[in-house]
Amino acid sequence: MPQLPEAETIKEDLRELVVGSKTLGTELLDPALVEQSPAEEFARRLTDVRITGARRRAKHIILDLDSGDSLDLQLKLAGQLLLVPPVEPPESFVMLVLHLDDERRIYLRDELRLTRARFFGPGELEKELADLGPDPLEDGFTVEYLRRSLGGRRSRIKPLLMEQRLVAGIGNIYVDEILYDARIHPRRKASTLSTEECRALHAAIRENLEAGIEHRGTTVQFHRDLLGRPGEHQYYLRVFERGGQPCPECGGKVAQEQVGGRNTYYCPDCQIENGSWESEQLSLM
DNA sequence: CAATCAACCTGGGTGC
DNA sequence: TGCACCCAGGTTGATT
Repeated sequence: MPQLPEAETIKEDLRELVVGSKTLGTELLDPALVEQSPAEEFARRLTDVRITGARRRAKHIILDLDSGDSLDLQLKLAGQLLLVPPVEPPESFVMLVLHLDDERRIYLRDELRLTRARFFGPGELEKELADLGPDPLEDGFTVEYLRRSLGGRRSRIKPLLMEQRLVAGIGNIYVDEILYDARIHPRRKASTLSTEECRALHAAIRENLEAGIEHRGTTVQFHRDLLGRPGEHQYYLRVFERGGQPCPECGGKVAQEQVGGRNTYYCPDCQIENGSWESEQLSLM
């Protein structure tokens, strides 16, 4: 579930409400959370440590501890972090309970049990995340970077934008909204985008992700903030999950098709499938 | 390099 | 009411 804006929302909540707290202990209720690594060691590294920071890298949420360890969380489709006051009844699908020294608890909950958590020592995390492309909201993500990355690529633009190695943090919801804004067809070959279209795409990426953050994430089904509240950005979506409904721009019907094996929504009238012959072609540059 | 597919999981929805 | 099937915002690895 969490794409960049959802992870950002949760990370900011962690900074506000949890960073600075100390852990008393931890209950690993679902060993699948830590994959192959030993449950005892995981619990030990998460016990009696102070949480000194919360970071986001792409869709990853990272907790820094005063032990020097960093805990990397990949919430994938359905993971939630919930700060629960002491008297709340336990919830189902809780994979991990983290007890804080002020009697608060953090539940890591995932109805699909796909969330994974890993510990990294000093310096190890950077190596682990080295394959991720630039964060689209950071300075390194420029129009020029996007133009160079797309030039020569014959893939369809939608699956490319979801490749975390190219640009990190965009998922299936936001990519459809981004391409709608940039008026580019999801099946368009990346190398046929004009410089002008790259500029529009770059702007659309930033605008959509920033709007998602502004609205505290998109809750189609699973996303909640640290206090369990849904986001609001779903009310601002114009094509995603709106197949058959009118395009806000032209009134035509929003189409729903599979692209790269993913549900894809777009406006066939507004979004151009073929690069026009007169436009400057990236492949020739 | 590009595209497809299966796995990982479960709940909810649909259709018979 | 029951049941078989299909689907899901993500990621990874295998295959063609």
